[in-house]
Amino acid sequence: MKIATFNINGIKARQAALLDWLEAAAPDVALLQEIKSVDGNFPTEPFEARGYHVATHGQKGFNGVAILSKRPLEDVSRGLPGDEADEQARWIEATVAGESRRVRLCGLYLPNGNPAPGPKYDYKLAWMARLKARAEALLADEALAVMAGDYNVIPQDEDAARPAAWRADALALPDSRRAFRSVLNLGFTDAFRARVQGPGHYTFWDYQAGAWDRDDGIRIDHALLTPQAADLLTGVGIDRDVRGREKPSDHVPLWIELDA
DNA sequence: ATGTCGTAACGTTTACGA
Repeated sequence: MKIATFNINGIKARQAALLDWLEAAAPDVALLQEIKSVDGNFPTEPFEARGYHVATHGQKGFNGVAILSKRPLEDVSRGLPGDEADEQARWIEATVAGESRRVRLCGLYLPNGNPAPGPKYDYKLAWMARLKARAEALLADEALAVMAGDYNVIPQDEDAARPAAWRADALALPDSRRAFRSVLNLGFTDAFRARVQGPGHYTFWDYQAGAWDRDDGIRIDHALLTPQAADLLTGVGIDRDVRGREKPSDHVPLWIELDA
């Protein structure tokens, strides 16, 4: 099962580029972030025409997540548990049957958190605490599960072309890294780092300052696997070339392959 | 290097979030 995550930065502006990538990469499942659309305005038809089932969890203007899947989406759940008052659409889950096993898929768009310190950073850390609680529940269930999306966390200095530039940023502050690490330390595997070591692997390049041309990127999109999922990992990749195409998102897809 | 996008709004431009 090929599972991809892609922060598309607006479905309205990215529909064509998304469809082009989808046809070429042909993932079984695509977890999308920043659809920036309410559910009713998400264009399901072109995706359904290409054989994908669609589940969205959107809101007006900002945020919003979605799942595309070639196989039916079962037991769809919207919203990250732990705060009924949280109105930001950043989490969606569904179960998809593979050839031999069923996989629980969690798509997430973790808060950016800037400026830090401040209320937005507080919200980020509170959201990460809720993420950890959901992660613990998945482990307790011994679930074959993937939590993938835009984590808005640069885990280590090697995950940035210019780490010094991010030192005071919410994406790299010690508390952000600590919270991310604490999820890994529960027993989750960073799928990309299980397969590829060393610097120079990025999933985001800012639109500003010619970041792409200078390869001034960061690795902030991640796929975290429960032990049951990590056992089945057979491959990972970053579709870097997508960033150089017409009207690109500032993120590119990250994908994993599970023998499920 | 105060650099770019995408979205919404009473919009022919500004505010916000990233």
